[in-house]
Amino acid sequence: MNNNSKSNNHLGRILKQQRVTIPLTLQELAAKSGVSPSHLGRIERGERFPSARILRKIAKPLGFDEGELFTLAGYLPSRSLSVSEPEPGYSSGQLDPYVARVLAQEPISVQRTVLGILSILKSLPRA
Amino acid sequence: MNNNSKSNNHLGRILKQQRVTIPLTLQELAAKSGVSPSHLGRIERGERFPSARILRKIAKPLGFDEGELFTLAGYLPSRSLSVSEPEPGYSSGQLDPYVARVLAQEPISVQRTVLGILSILKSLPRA
DNA sequence: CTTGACTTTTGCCAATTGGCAAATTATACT
DNA sequence: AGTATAATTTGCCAATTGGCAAAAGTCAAG
Repeated sequence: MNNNSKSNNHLGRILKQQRVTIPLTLQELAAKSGVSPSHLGRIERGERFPSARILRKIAKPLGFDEGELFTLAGYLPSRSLSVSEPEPGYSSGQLDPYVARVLAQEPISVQRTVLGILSILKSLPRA
Repeated sequence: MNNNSKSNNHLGRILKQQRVTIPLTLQELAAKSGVSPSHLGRIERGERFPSARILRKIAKPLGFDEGELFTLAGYLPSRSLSVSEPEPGYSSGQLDPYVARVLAQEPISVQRTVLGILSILKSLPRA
């Protein structure tokens, strides 16, 4: 019902995605992180924005590096790089093999971070 | 009267030290950072604890690296930058299927740009 | 000493965060 | 079906953040 819940919410989706992938319930994550399940739920659906203190608490239980989450939350910059999008979004549907090969050499947490950065860059009108 | 102001306040002292060294007045720093001078003053004397958003705003005008300030504030443990060698750093050699799926929906030029971003992040100094 | 300009601090306030407990919704188990 | 159990969401609330404007403190020049 509420207004700006879904919009502009990357972080929540990423957090939830990671939580259900592990998998954990909100209560379990709450137990591991020391953050109340209600608060976690609201963060995931974008009704609350997590403070740095909270982000830090949930990083490890979710398997994130702390700096990663800070970047995803927009607390740390995903350095001033412009993803130029010259030809508007026609997607090949294919993953470039070179890209796949290089990415596969990174830990999965890094792979996911890259994804998070990409989604942020795509959503930013201007930075 | 005011109790826990000075004690346990490293951050405030560091911030003030840096500000007066530059030198800047609270108002000037306020103008440059977009944070009110009263709030800045309270942060310096430990009456308020800066949120990540505020920390980010004052980092540049004070000549701090953002991650540095986060570390000083206790938001990050000791070293900050997100990407490389977080933990049992062995690369899986596998590309996370979720990552692959999302990336494959991007134009190949964007996929390659992502790789470029990753390589830049990995080349950044790690402390 | 007094004025005037500047800097810092304080008083108050709206907005937000985050927790607890109750209510609701989903998931099993007979 | 119904009922117990687990999971999520909601209602309410204390505590904190951060801004604005007024008060207090500082300091140089006349």
